[in-house]
Amino acid sequence: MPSATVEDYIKHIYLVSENRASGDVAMGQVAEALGVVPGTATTMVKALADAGLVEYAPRVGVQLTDPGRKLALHVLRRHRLIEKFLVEVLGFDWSEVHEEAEQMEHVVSDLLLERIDRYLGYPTEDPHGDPIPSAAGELIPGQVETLMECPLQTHVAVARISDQDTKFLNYITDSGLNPGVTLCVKARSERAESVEVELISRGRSLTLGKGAAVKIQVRPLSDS
Amino acid sequence: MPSATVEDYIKHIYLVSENRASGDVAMGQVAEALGVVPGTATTMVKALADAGLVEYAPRVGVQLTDPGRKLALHVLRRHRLIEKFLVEVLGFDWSEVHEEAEQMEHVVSDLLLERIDRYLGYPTEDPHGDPIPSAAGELIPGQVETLMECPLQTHVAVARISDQDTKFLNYITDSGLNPGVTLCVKARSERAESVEVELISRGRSLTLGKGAAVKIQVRPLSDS
DNA sequence: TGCCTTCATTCGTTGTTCCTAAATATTTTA
DNA sequence: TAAAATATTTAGGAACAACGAATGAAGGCA
Repeated sequence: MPSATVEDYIKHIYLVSENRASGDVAMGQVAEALGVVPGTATTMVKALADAGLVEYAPRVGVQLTDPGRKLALHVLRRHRLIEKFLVEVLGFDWSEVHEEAEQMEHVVSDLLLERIDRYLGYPTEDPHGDPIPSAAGELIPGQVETLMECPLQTHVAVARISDQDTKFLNYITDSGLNPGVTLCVKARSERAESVEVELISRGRSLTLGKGAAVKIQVRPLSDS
Repeated sequence: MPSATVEDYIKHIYLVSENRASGDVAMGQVAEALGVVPGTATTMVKALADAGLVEYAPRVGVQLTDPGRKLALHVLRRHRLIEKFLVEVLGFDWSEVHEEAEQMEHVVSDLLLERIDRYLGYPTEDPHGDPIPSAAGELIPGQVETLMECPLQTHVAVARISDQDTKFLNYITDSGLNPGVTLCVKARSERAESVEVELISRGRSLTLGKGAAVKIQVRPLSDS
């Protein structure tokens, strides 16, 4: 059975690669996602490669194998079902559940997970609006829309940046539009080809041109 | 925060000492309860003593301190509330829940535990009939009766052997009457001063004299 | 083209946690 | 008091997960 650390690495590699068009995740990103120095990530990823969970090409990056992806989805399924359960059944606020699920996702058995799933009526989304992978390891990606299409005055989360260009990604980071961030489209002007979005957590707004807006994919957040 | 291993040591020391009149638990018992060689137990118990969780007297035994007992009860509370929750809410059979709770007891937060407790309506017993310690760390011991008093034809669990004599304890062990074992009093004869009990899991019966029967304390099992 | 910056890798270490085996010491019991 | 049962000490090791610093490779820029 994989250690909690291994599960965390695999999970984060999956989550990072989900938000990138290309298949390879750079080591720096792995290191950053896990909060370790790059050398640690390299060592660990090589161990994951030995275990058959990833394919690792030095100086190129890392990519999940089929078993790796299966494990990632399994961990994600645990995490998201647990979050859903905590919110739906035990009355947690959706902002409180992450830490708890982070711990529990490494210990709940398949049997328990099955019961939770059944109890909840086989939900397809967690409280944050993220899709819950099936027991078979399939994930129906949540519907995503670009910032040019999504409804106005609604909370959405940045799901993916469909661009690989470093400069653009740096701009995204600098603006605080990283994947996972919650925002709200206040206004959209077809004429000016621009949208005005408000970053909820930072409480500030910014305006984007159409060219940038179409590269930013968002998914609706289930308000609670 | 104590490691899962530390919690397990403390829990088992508590459980063993609960079934002994004297305060000191021998190292051999600790080792056996944890499934390690005696040397390991000695080392670990010394570490627990350094941490202030137990008092350790070489070649005499180990005893929980107040913080140690508090921790033990806290772990037990987690374990038993989780078991109760799994049975009551998620439809587990009471025989399935132990392993699951064994894992979860080391990760659930106080907050989650509080919610579980509330959801269940603040139960006082787990599915095995064991008392659930309060959040404050108090435990109202379940009522126990001797084999001479308990109702007939009812499932009961051996709770405590109120005798320290090695020979007697050996006899108990050899007969399979260890604490925790489920049994059923089939018949009791006041004239002959004897009781006939059936060991459920082994499916065999034996007859005890009054002298032995009064030393064996049992508690009722909530049938489910 | 060639240097420089950035990113990744390697290497040597550290540190924790938990464990065993075997020799030694002490206590209990017969 | 010797033998048997228990504990302790000592020495060591395996697994895990991390860091720092030196080294190496690749891409960007002049």
